[in-house]
Amino acid sequence: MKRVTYKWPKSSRFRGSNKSRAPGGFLYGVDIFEGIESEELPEFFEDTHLHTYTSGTVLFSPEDTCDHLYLLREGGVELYRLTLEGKRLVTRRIPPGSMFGIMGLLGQTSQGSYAVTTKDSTVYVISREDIQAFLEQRPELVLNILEAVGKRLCLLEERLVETLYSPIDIRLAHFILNNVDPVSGVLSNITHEEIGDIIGAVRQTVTEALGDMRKQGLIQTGHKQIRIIDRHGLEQITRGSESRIAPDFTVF
Amino acid sequence: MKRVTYKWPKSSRFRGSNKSRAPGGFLYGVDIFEGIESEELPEFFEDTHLHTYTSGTVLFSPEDTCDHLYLLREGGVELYRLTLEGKRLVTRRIPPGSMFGIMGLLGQTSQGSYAVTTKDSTVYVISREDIQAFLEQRPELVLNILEAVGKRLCLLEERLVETLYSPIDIRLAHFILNNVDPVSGVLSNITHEEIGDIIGAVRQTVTEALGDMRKQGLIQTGHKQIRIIDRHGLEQITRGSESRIAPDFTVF
DNA sequence: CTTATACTGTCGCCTTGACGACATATAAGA
DNA sequence: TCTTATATGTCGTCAAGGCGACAGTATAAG
Repeated sequence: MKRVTYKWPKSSRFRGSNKSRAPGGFLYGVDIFEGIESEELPEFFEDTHLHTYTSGTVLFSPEDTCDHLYLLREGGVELYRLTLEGKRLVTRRIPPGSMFGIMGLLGQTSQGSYAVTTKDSTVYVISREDIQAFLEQRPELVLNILEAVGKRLCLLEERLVETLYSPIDIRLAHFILNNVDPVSGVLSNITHEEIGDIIGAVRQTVTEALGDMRKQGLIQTGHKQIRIIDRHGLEQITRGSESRIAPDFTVF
Repeated sequence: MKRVTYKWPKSSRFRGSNKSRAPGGFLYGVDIFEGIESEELPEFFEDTHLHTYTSGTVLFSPEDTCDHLYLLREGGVELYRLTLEGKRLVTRRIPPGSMFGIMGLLGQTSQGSYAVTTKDSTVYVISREDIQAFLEQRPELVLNILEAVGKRLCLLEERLVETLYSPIDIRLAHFILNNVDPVSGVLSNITHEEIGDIIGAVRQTVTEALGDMRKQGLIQTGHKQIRIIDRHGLEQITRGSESRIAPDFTVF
């Protein structure tokens, strides 16, 4: 895939680099500062804004005005929304090195989301003023934001369509494929309930769907762990049902 | 290198410009050029890029690389996605004056969406190069893009949650409230099937849900037309079911 | 005016998945 | 080790909504 090179404004340093990146899925990072020298950022923000939180801390909630930008250095964070009835949907899981809370930068005064640490974490918390000052010095980074947000927009639309029209086995297969550790083929440290909160299903249904996959020999399951056995079989599921109804039909 | 100053909204302006805007919903415009003198834009792009399309023309589809930006001058456009099984989900309906196809600007090389005119339309079709040239002259407009995209991101997340967890009647009520003409209280020129493609339901279900609302005296229905009778009642529906189960229960 | 096309109303069947209930299994502390 | 909390496996029941079918109605086109 050819990559488009923006030269704008004037500087040429922006070049979208989609190197080693999961091909898409629910857990996606927003690397605004991708392409920037990794020391430069701490240099600008170090100390003054580095916070440490224990697992389970709520960093922000819908009542807060969102005027801070967060950069996760270590640990894990989940963004989620709640319905009136208290159902939970995880909209993003933040891996170390990624940003969240950009809504404030994007002109949103409230974002409707909760952010909570899922592990003990260290986080850069940067005020909007600081970010803006920084971006004034490095205006070409605005394009990184644009690109990152564009990706999320696109993924979110895909997720919307899938959530609406695909049954849970497909959503689950997608989730597993997009989130296993690519080298070990294992997805660990996640409960069925958490998976449900992400793909939009209750715990029992996830358990059952995983059970089916296990019986089909596609995966092995353990305590908070899923291991892919037959990747191709899983991919087959995600292709949808039209291929699977075939055996029962004779075309002519 | 030219120093671009983005005039970040030191205080007030950034918060929003959420003036006369539908409070949110599925049909949302992206007014990148909001705040710009309305003549300035045609002046820059006039003639060379103004196209006319008859209703039903496909402007772009997932196979196309998205390297154009579209500004609808007159008419109507729908953006939608298709699943493998051919189900359709309308992700946006573009009103006159709004932009679409920004994915290219956002670094996406393909967007997975179809864009089709729903009426005879005139559209500015602007190449990415031209847009970039324009934005180099007016770098502060990048903030408009950011703000617009931020809103869409937020709305999309809300839509995801609602689609997942709210039953049809609530989604439908929301849709009606967000899309009626605010002065006349009428929503016209839309079929039940089209509504279904937006809120994610089949035609019959929409018809039935509308029938219920009619019987409850909340709306009147006509051919491709819905008129709100009891706005408050509709809003009551959107508040969710927890209030509606009350009558059957005695708490003690 | 007539006919075709598209839109709406209504039924009934059937699948998916939510939800409660309960049993078992694992892990982390005391 | 025993205890307790958390995670998983499995059932049965039930409602929402998808889907086909068909009838009635409005609009447009000839």
